Amino acid sequence: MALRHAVLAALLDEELSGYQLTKAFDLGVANFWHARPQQLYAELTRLEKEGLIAGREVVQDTRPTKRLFRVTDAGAAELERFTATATKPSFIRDDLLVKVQAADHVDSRALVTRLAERAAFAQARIDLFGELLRAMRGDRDEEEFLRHGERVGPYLTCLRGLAFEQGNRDWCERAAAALRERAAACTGR
Amino acid sequence: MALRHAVLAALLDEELSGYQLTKAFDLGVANFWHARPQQLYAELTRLEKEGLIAGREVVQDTRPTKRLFRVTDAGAAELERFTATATKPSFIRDDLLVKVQAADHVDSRALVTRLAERAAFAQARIDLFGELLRAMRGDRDEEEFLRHGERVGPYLTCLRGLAFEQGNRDWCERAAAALRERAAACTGR
DNA sequence: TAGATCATGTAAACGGTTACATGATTAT
DNA sequence: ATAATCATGTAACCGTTTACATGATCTA
Repeated sequence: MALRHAVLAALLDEELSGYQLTKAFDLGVANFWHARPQQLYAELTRLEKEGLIAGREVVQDTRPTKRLFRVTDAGAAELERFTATATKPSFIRDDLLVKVQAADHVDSRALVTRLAERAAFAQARIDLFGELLRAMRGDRDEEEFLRHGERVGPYLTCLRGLAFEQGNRDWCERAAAALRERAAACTGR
Repeated sequence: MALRHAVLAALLDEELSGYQLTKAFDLGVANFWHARPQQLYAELTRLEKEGLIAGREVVQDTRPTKRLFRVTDAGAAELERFTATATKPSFIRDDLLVKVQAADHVDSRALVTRLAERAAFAQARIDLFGELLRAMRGDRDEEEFLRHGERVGPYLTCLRGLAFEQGNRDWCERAAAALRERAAACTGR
């Protein structure tokens, strides 16, 4: 039971439709969890059946009818209970690291390409998260916002997402530089 | 198909038994992947059946007989092929971040406790990874080792693991400080 | 008129976790 | 004696991904 709490947390601050949720879980919300649309629609159905969220139909004239979901009191209580329990550690599980682990036994050039691709991906997310943070804190500076803003939760998780991607980018660049230098020294491999 | 490559990468540098692998996937190797013993034994069986690894029995007088596995040429080729393919992005998926996302709606003191627990866990891993890195590079400094050492793959992945846990620790401390300050300001919540 | 976006799913396959099982040896 | 470590699994369950499906509206 894990995705359910992520969905509840995402719905705390605003009513969202399934479709809007899928967008959030692709971008900003993905700072703290990641899920496919199919998973989200299934989870929304389950959560509603269990009374942790409540949906209401919104008929639109130009767009298809959608259902907006909000967290019920029971849902809020479930999140509270979840927060009180011990937290599982989170481990990195990353194809790219597997490839780098094998660095001394595989083609360096291919590996450097993979590292460059990931660095670019990380940079794009760094830019995105930077913008999201700026939008959340408005004209206040960070200290000020964290002290007096309402809804600092999403801001804090976005900060972690930002630092994670900066870590990815920096490490990719360092690893690629090391591998390139070794390749140059050996003229090949 | 993901764990298989992690196992292959782990077996590249040394012959290991299933049991030794489970230890590695709990500690050092967990820098780049994480798996339970049951998963590893099952994967080893499959990999051997497919000819990507080869096992040999080692009879011990004091301990139960074990099987040591090494990567075959076919296994090395499979890793090479894997490295050449595009890499999936890796996303954070962390119960703790879900809890912090809900920070403005749940009990702050419970949350601060969770953050402190995670910070301590991260610090323990930082210490461990620091030692592993020192052991790998010996008396050389990092630049020197990355340039001329053999087997820099495991060193590079360990560097990523270290940075990841430093990021965890720093963020936990920052988030906890912010939440504590807000709690103090409101006297309650 | 073709492609992106809004809106929501089903079904099958795969990967990972939890619970359980066994039995010997070594250290406290 | 008891607990930890070495050594290896099976079975059931749960969570995630991939593939497929539908249909409207808006944008180039």
